[in-house]
Amino acid sequence: MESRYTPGEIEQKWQQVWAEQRLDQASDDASKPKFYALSMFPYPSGNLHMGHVRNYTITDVVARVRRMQGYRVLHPMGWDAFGLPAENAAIDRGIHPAQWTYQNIDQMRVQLQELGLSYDWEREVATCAPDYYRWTQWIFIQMLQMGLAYQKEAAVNWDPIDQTVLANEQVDSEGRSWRSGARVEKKLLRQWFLKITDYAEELLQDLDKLPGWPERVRTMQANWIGKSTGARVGFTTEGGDELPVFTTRPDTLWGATFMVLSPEHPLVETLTAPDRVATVEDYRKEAAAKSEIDRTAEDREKTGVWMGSYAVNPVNGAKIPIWIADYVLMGYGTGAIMAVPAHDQRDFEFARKFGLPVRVVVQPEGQSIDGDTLTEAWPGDGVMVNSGPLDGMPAGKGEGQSVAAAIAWLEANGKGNGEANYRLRDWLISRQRYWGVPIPVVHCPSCGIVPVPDDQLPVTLPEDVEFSGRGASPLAQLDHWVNVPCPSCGEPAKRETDTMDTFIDSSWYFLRYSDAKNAEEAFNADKVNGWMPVDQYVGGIEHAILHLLYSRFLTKVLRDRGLLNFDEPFQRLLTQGMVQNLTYKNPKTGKYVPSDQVADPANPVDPTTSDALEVFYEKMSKSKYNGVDPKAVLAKYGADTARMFILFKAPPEKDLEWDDADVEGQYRFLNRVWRLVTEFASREGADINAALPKSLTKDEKTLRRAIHAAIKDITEDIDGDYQFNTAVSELMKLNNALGDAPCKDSPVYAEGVRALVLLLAPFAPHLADELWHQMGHADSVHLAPWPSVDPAALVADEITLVIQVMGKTRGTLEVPADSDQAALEKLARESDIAQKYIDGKEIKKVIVVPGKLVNFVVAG
RNA sequence: GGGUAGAUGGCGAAAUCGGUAGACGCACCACACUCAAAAUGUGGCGAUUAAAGGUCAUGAGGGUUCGAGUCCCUCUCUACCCA
Repeated sequence: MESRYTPGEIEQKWQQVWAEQRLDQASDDASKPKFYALSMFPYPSGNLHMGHVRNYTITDVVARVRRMQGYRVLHPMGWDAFGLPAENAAIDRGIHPAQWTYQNIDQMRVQLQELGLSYDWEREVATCAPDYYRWTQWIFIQMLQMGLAYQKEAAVNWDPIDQTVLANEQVDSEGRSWRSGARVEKKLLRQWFLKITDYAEELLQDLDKLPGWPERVRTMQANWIGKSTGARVGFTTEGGDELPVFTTRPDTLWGATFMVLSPEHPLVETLTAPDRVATVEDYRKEAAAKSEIDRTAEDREKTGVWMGSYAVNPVNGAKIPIWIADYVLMGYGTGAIMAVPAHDQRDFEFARKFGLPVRVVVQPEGQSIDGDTLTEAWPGDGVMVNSGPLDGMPAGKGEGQSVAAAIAWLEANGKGNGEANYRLRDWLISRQRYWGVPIPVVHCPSCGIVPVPDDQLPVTLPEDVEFSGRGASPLAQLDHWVNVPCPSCGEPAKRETDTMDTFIDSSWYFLRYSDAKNAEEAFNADKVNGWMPVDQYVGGIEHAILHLLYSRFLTKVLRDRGLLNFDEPFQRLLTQGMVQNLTYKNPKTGKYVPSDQVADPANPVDPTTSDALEVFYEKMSKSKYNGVDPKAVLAKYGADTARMFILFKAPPEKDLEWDDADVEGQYRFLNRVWRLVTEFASREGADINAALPKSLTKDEKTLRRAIHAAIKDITEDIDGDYQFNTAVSELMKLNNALGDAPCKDSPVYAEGVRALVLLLAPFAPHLADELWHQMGHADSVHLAPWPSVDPAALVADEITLVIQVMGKTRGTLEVPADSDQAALEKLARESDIAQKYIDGKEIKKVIVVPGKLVNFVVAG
């Protein structure tokens, strides 16, 4: 009787069975090695998109294979549930953010379950739940006590659309907010910061401990930390004020001909001569209106004004003028620079524009440059000149070169010292919004900043909040919430009304999974040390800096607090590629056109303007009308097909182009597997566990070799670099080999069907379990051990010998596998192929590669 | 400008201690089954040559080697990150 593959029924049935049997619960059985598989948890927008499906499928395959390989696996899921969209929904639609968020979570949990992902749902966390953010607050207080959380007044990035401040990491290179896309403004505000800069060096050094991370993510983090080494040099003003600078080229100090301060520098007022006050003030106002990007653009015309005062160059006592200019930023180094126009292009342009002297201190080899005639700065190497003790030295950063010598001289003479400077800034975590973790401190007029005591945590979000629209933080407007007695002295005090950046929530969630229901602690030390670090982390490249850097930072902080014993949270990292789809765009109007409005895909035109459309693959997104809804795909083909397609279509780290025809192809493949296995299982007298006979026929040997080659290759594809695309193609080959096998009654065939279903289990878990049961097994296929390779089965009696003449392949020959070099050469020489090509020619040399080929080198 | 990754049929991609380039799949073509279609099955499918047999072919150009997609040099282009 023929049965049809009905994914809808099968998938629902097995999902239910697995849940009832609690198959995916992480076990604490210490006799098994642990494996922690983790996907980056989603923001609960309410709808799963294809990027999620790809991300979670990859991790799920890893988790399932490791389980079958005998590991105890932790594979949890949760929700990065605080954030602005919930608050905006409240403003737009009058739903409370909590209600909106929990509705979305319920909706998305169902969608995840429909994908057959093997999560331990008993460890689910939501960062917006008080029993989670209680510990986020507790961690904040630890940091406050460690001196790593502090408040300061600073010029910060203000997002005028979202009405909140942002961290540097959350502003892109064009000065736009990562979320709203608005141009950020600079505002002077009192804000909370975390001292990530204390960990800059370790965060940089420990990148070397992460060989399992993609090189590019490590370089991106290293770039972001941006270490530069040089020296701090003690310039002073004529009036005796100290004016230190940081420079990466202290060897060029003798060539400094002026100084430049950032317009925001605290000494600007002191150093401005009375007759220059108006000019300097005007300039400062102008600079304040410009963005950092504009100010530091290299091709921009330099601007600046002289302050009417002078500094003293500590190395030679020279009196040099002090200017202010907007290309110097307060946020980098000391906010003041020494200008060496001969050897720095920006200083050079500035000097030429304002007629300042240019003094050469590095002579390039074989040239003689002169400050008066130079047309651009010489930043390269050469020989030091006009530089007192450095004269004659080779210029450069190497050992025994000018930079090291200059630092040694500065230190010996008390004029400065070697120093490293980092681009990384402290992490600004204040947000003037409601839907986030309240910063658990109270401001008391007499006690100052008082952390909320442990037994009063969590500081919960009040529910009676008006979401009238954008403006000040809703929390600041709630008098009854804000006004509290000081926990320390009991006098009237005020709560902090800022909430935390949601990136803090997601910087420790992977720790909480190890002990998700603990009501006494953030996590038990033994449990967290037992499960961590995450063995395989999977997520998008967009988190290469933000989330991954913050998580590494928090891990190190908690380690230093004695709460855990490892340095790095994520052992291996896989950054999966984007899911792209065909996108239609009108090049004239710049508008995207939905694919269902394109009548003829071969000749796409805009339905309204009839312009020819541009066609290309781009990341799926709503605004480009090129998204494919996972729900529709699941309804039509089932989760197993969707999983197979996503795994097969491209290697995990590469971008994946959606293609309905290829989805169809995977569906056909699963149908072929279905037919092959059900035909076998329903066959009269089929014995799925028949013992292999002592000796095998040639056909049986060939089939068995194919079976064990598949086991070997698939295992290697997964244990190595997660080459799921080739693993799936090996599954197809095995299925083809079984289908073509002439010996379907053989125990070898039974062995092959068994292997096929086992190997398929991590990829198409529902189908595999259904077939496994149809084959007569009582237990789930997911509890069965991963098949092992029989090396004897891989040994072939005959091999294909390639015969080459002058390196060109001329044919092949079947030869006994155990032939030695001499025998191979003899067989090759005597072959028709060789006869034909070397007939009469002199053989100069014969190259024999055992097991592979024979190559004849002939004369002429 | 610097860094990282990459460029292979009509398409997605395989293959790198140098050893039969294009596995596996999609699309396409032919055939079988069918009244017909779908589904399914069988075969074909880099270019060129009427074909056997050749020749050419892994972004471009050079080199090393018996032999190069793979190693070395120069260049072009694409993506991402940083400036």
